[in-house]
Amino acid sequence: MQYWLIKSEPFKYSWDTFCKDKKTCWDGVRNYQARNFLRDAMKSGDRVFFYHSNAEPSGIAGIAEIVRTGLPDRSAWDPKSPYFDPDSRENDPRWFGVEIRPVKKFRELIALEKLKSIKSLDGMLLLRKGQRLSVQPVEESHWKIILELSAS
DNA sequence: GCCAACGTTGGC
DNA sequence: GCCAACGTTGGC
Repeated sequence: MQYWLIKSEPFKYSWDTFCKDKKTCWDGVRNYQARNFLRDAMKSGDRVFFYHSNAEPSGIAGIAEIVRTGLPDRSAWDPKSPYFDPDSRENDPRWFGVEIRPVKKFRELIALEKLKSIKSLDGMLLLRKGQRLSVQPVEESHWKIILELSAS
């Protein structure tokens, strides 16, 4: 089992909306490194931190689970979608998504500022300067530390 | 709203 | 294949 973190701007798609939806297809990602994670590396059953970016405050809102993987990103084929990509073909999709469902809401959001203050999280991808990937792996040790934080 | 840090594009 | 220009992300 692998651990991940995905970023969402809450005014576009928030954790609470996600919980109401019960599940969602995580798509609209237009970065090749992130695409490769979505297409190749994520497995059903993997756990995911749901992170609010560009928010007040930014931070991790809860935990999701990957239900289905390797789904072609249909928004790339929709000319009206902001994620439309004319180079993605129906018989050769360029972009992919995964289906996720909410597993656990944190009692309170774990703010980015809080994460930064934890010495043992030094080196976590999320906290690296200039790091912008919207889909990223999380080391198991970091995952466990953050889980403990969420329970305290 | 600013801007640093990237990623992508396109001329050459 | 280089790299300048441009666009985007996302913290602040």
